[in-house]
Amino acid sequence: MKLKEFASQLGLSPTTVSRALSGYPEVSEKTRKRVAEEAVRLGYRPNINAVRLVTGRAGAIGVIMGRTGEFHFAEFMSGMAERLDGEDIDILVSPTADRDATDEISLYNRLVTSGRVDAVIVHSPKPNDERIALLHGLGFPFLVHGRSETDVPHAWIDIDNESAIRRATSHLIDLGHRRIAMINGRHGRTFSLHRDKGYRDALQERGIPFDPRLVAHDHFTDELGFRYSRSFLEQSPRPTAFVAGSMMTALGIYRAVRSRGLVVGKDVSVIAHDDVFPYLTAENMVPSLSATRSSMRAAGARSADLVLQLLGGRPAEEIHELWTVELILRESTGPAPAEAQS
Amino acid sequence: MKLKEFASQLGLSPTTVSRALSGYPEVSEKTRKRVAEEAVRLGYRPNINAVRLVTGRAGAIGVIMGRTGEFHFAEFMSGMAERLDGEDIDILVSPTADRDATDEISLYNRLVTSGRVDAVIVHSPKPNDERIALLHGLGFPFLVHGRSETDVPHAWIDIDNESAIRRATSHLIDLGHRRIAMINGRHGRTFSLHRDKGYRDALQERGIPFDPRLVAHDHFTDELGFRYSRSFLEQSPRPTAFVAGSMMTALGIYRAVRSRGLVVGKDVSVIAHDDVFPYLTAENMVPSLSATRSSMRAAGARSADLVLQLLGGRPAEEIHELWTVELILRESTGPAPAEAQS
DNA sequence: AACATTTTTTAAAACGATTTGGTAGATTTC
DNA sequence: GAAATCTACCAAATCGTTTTAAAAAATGTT
Repeated sequence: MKLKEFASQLGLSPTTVSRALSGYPEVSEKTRKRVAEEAVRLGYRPNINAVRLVTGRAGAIGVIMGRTGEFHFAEFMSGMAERLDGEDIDILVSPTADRDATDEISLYNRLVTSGRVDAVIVHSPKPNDERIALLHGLGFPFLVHGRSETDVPHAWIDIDNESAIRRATSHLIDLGHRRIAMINGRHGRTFSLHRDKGYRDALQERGIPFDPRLVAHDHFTDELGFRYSRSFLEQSPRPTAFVAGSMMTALGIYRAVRSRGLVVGKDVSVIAHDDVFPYLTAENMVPSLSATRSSMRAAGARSADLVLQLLGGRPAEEIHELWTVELILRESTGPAPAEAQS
Repeated sequence: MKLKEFASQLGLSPTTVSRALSGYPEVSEKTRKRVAEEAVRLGYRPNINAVRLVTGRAGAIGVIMGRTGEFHFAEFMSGMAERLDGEDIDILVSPTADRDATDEISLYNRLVTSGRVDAVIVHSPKPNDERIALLHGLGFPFLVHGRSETDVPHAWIDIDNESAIRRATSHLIDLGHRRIAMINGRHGRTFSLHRDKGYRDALQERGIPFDPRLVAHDHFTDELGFRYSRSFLEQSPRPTAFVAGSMMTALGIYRAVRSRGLVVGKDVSVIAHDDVFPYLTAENMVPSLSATRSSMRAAGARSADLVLQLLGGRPAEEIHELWTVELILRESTGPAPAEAQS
């Protein structure tokens, strides 16, 4: 059913019907109500593409999904969806070639200039991120989930990774640990750098030398968690504690520790970062996992909210949000063992 | 840059330019080439919303995401993205109210009638799924990922859950197990029913009575896996084997078994269904997990492909694809223990 | 060289909404 | 009671493409 047809059935002009439905003031309450009721009854719904063309708004927020199928991603999106429910704005997920950086840039370019979306969310930025430069150059609204160090003013939301990891590491030092391994995220991403900094600062504060042989950077998978921790545990003296970037990594560490006949929480302490997944909870692991915690879903919801504000006209340089991360101590952390020779 | 402007810069009419770019035959090879080159050079790109309005195509496939943030989801979408890369079709993720079934139906209705997408993919259908009835009624293209028992002809892709679980259960029986517990998916979903059937048929084939106290239906989370298996293990005689619906469930079972001082693969055998996640692999669990395996990512890629075929005019009733599931035996399955009293 | 045919190009009509700039008629103001 | 203001509605322009129908140019045929 088209507007014209619908309007004539009501004995009104398309103008009035359009205004009635989009809540303009210049239409009497009586007609507005009638129009609304009839729209439901007759099932009239404006053609979204016509609306988009004429208003110039796309009614969608773009997200670019890497090929690696991050498990965080679904939670983040689910949070976005939660906030966007009822807003008549959807989430457009763009396949990424993911072959190289040039491709990714041209993908952003295409996505933005084609008018498919009103704003995009940039994930896991690097300190000097090309995507941010591009989007800023195009004058396109965007929100960065994470932080970068570029000069261009832009909206961002992030968690305080540095302080979270500093506190986690400090806590382990308080417990007497001196050889603390760190399995961090991918090289070059700002969040990894921030976590590195938190880790190193905590060590330095207490005069513990930094040992590069105790640090790894990679994707968050249980297998890599297992491999790195396994190889760290082969060192002598071996680490007595681990700081891990994700729950999956922690699963790998647990396995590695067990496979060496050691006990988590006694021989080896573990703190991991927990993005709060409904299907895998730190509390229920055995032993329960001490964690730095921040809800990915909440971040997604808030991100959607901030994008809405951005589109509503709030200046980007005003939108900076840094979330504090909880440190929750459970059974996987304990005093350093008296002696720790392998 | 608009078409009109771009065309006049080339000294051509909008018509010719449009045809040249969309590969119509009625334009000389020479002009076509020139147009293509200039388009790149001057950065002309058709306004997608105008194209959509006039062609009536949305250039997007819709997916409705439940609020529960299923971890399978990201993998499936990632697979879709892989296939859709380069097709200029994106994935539209719609937030779902998820409050009740009526809401979900009206959401599908809205999504479809608003012209935002060209087709939708329906996940985890029930035997008599309202969504299928609705979409069929609207004459809208859709692909069901999973199966239903409705009369309406429709396109679907599914894995052979029944046979997979029958084989898994049979194998456990071959190993001498008699009390085999089953932690299945949510009640009412066809895939759960199929798995139930496979399980029961395997038992019946070998004259083992079905015991409802050994079966659970719920979401796939490690916590629920733990709780159900824990309570099953408290029974006397206790089960000596588990068939589980997901990797997360299996993690929970492993924990429960360990927490009872039992050993997976020796005291208790476990087979789970593995959707193949890059971040959590059955092979790397300790002990490595025997699994029925089928790649969710591959399903996503193929689904996108089938939707493309559907949109290309292939009749829906012709698109039925049933994938065989591998059964991969690893260390988590072994002969039933001689005596198994708790 | 004239006509028929094919190839290339174009003007103008969609597509389905929003929005600008009005116009009647009712109400208020002086 | 005329002028000014307000209220409720509407006609027509607009958004940026694709596509239909037709004209112009090029080619082939006799």
